[in-house]
Amino acid sequence: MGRVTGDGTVGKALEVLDQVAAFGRPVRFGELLAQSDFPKPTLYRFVQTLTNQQMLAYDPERQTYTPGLRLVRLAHTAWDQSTLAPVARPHLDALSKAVGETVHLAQLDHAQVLYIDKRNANKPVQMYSQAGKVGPAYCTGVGKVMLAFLDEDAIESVIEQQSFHGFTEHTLDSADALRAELHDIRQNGYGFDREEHEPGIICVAMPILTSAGRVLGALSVTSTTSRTNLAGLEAYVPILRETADKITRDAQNWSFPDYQTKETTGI
Amino acid sequence: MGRVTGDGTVGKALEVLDQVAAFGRPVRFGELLAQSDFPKPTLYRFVQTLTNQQMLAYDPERQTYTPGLRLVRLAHTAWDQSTLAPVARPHLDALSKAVGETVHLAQLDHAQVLYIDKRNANKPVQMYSQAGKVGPAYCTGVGKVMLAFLDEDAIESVIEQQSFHGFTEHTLDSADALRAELHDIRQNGYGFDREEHEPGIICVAMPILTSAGRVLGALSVTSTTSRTNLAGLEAYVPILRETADKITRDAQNWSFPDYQTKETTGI
DNA sequence: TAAACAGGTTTCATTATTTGAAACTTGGTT
DNA sequence: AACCAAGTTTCAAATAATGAAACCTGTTTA
Repeated sequence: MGRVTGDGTVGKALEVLDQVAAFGRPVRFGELLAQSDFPKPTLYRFVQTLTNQQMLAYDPERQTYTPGLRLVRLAHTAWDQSTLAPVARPHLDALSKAVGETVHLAQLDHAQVLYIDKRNANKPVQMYSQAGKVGPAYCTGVGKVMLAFLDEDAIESVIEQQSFHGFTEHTLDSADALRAELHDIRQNGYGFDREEHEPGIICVAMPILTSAGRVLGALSVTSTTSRTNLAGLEAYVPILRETADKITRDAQNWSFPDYQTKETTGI
Repeated sequence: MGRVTGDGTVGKALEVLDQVAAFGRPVRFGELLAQSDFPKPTLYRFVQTLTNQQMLAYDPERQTYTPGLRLVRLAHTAWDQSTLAPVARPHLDALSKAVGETVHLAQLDHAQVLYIDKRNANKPVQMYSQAGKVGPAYCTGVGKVMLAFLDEDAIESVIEQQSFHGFTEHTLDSADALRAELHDIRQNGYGFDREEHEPGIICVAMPILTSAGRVLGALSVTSTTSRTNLAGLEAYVPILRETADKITRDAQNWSFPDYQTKETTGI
């Protein structure tokens, strides 16, 4: 049978893990089987193995599987070591305080936007539920500004992977429309979300680039059409740029930090 | 060579993943090799495969590996589906608002405490960096109250896995001391952390149990000896109990929620 | 009460993948 | 130029994964 994933057995097992996660709800073995390329016993063993390894959790009551707790543990380390979040945190705090609107930090993951951190000006933040979330690149502020500063080939490759689903009447609906928008963003150095993903929701977004111009991530300030407009958001461009610059600087300097596992203030 | 993990190739690969995560910093191939049971080419291929699969991230600059972004994506789903967090969230918010101190939600993972959610009364929360963190069970409030309500066999099994490292002069330093403490906690229905993990840090903790008495998780209110004392914290017991009860109730009712992937308020 | 059934689990000979000693690169030192 | 450490590739042997078929087990239907 054709190469399903590459990367042998491990790749196949992780494919199953993704499949479970993609359901977005507890899923039964049979449901997985129905949409799996693997024969029953093979899938069965993968699910068993993953459950053993706590990468999946099994609910015997309902006979369903969900992604497991081990992932939460591992992701903590991933978030802390493989993302901009730890470097950006203080700057994000400052930005949030200054603008008083919802603020996001995102990175590009494959052809999608991966939200890494968030500050919600008002309510006690409910962050974790947001960090880790993925969104479309072609119709979010952060997505577009990150795309805009990739190199030609990378842009085309990512564009090919976009679905151009029309979330709202303002959603860019073609590769060409997106290319034009990316061109504008490169000119300006920043971009907007003009209710492209959700009606009433608008944002300004600023890329975070290395000094060599490589894309590290993006920042955005989000608001609603009832509270402000694009011109109002544009006022945040200077502070966004400053914040992005600070993050860039810290990210470069952050070569190898001191390594003692200084258990700061104990969870 | 002895069975290293069980669970075949997948188990071995995940063992490597854990090893990288355990370093807590970017790690070189050679460093992994030095403490690995696997021969060089075997380890090499695992690391390659995991990197391919975005379970590890490779920094070509420094030639180091860290846990990968795919884990952050997967953990988002895990947190949302396999933990108490989504059910507990509103109650945690309310508790936090009422007590004005730092509040934690934790679950038991293996023999460790896994922190699932947190509310920090004062500053804009920096949560994700905490959720996913693991801590010792024998010297934290949440750890002890969860242990206390396991059944005999489970308790002994978990006790065996504790290290009894003396974090402070108050840390319980033996299985017997811990058994006695767990007995008291069962009597009272709740427990304290008496500066056992960190000097100056104290907390009250309340288990979250099913109506049948099975341990689901635990809540705690944390403060410092400079701001209050154990008697002061004890005043929070009623509201903690109420909150735990509400979470229990919601968790039971939360059988199968409605399934439409209602994208609430966009990220 | 039995027969059929759906969903899940196990068997076992076949097949494909993993394994690791050794050899080989590559980039940096002496 | 010779050496060395770290990382990478080769390839035959050893092992683990595979999946058709058979088998459970609890539930519904005749």
